[in-house]
Amino acid sequence: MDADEQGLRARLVAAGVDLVLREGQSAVSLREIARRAGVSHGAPRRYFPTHVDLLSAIAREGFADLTARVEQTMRTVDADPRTRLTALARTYLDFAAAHRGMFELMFRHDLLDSGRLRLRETSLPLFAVLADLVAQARQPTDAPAAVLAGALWANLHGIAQLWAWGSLPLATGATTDDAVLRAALEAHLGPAPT
Amino acid sequence: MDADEQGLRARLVAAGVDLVLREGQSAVSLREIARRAGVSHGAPRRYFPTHVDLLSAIAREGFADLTARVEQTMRTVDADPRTRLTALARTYLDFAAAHRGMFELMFRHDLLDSGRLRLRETSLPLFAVLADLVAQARQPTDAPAAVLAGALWANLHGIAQLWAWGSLPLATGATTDDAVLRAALEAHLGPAPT
DNA sequence: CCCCGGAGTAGACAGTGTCTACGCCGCCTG
DNA sequence: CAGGCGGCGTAGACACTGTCTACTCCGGGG
Repeated sequence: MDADEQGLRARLVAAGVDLVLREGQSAVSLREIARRAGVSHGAPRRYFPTHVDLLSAIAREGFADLTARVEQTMRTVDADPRTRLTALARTYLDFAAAHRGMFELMFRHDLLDSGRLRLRETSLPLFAVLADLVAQARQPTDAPAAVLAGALWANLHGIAQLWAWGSLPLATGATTDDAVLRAALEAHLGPAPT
Repeated sequence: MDADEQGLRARLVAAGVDLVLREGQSAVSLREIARRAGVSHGAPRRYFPTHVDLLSAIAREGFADLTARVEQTMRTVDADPRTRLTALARTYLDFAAAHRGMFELMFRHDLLDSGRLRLRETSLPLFAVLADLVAQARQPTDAPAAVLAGALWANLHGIAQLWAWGSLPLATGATTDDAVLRAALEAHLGPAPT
């Protein structure tokens, strides 16, 4: 274990990430991560003056993870914009499904809007990748690229959210989010190329 | 005030709804609503054995409210399916924006999944209205009605979520969700009729 | 008449975030 | 080399929360 080698702050965040992934946001308390890191309950305060600061740091990690996965996908799938966009979408949905607790935390703005961390801006590079692909795949008759990209992102996000909540399966009777995703992509980008 | 006339349970829920609307989900504690109802801290337990039960009851109220608004809209706007669908979408987004705290609570499945209340099923009638309109407005070449409706709902929901979070304004540079909503509707339902 | 059960009270307990006062130890300065 | 000083972590306190349990009160049925 080189965990002992890292600074306390990193160990605390790591413990927090672990907890979020395993048991969800509500399990992450300052005192619990202190316990897991083997320090006193007051120690985290040096790095995270408030609970929100801790959660923000954890969410930051989540965004970094998601960003890395998307970049990995973009490196792997080297094809036409439409295909790349589909791969990006799958990566997004898979991340949401596989790391439900983290995904939820990442978009709990009521917990995270600690202005100094500018967490919102953290998701912008991600959006830029999507916007870029959309601009390439877009039909001339479509809405402006930024708007189209925003609508598509919202659709992705909604699918992830409602699917995780179990509402989409209930409503559509589907057992996979695949059909809904395909429908969304075709809606926003036109029929899939053969 | 006929609030005193109502049973304690109703008064507690009312206080909770008020709190959620005013200060958000995190402000709703069993002890606080007891205080507001002028009873001892243990009294709510008779009706809400657990915190989750209370939040579920409040969310139920939220779904009832949203459903009522949608029905009101459907009663008011008596036009072609596409127009009605647009009005429904606006009602959904306006509700989310105007009652942010409640909207958030309604979809915090981690807080609500008290199985006995079958809260998920509460949103099904709402979806049925949307699905019905989609079935009417759908083009023959589109995806199956249930899938199309699911995708459209997800898009609405995502717009509401990301807009409330401030991400969409940041990403698209827009000051209203209107452009994104229009883009989404056109994407899923084809170009708007003149 | 009595008692019994629902409804609300009151006290306790563990857990939490936050604040404060305090030790420790290494480094920089004189 | 001596001294102090500042970052880092400890420990105790406080107010607050959810939850549990023992109790009181009171009205209606045997």
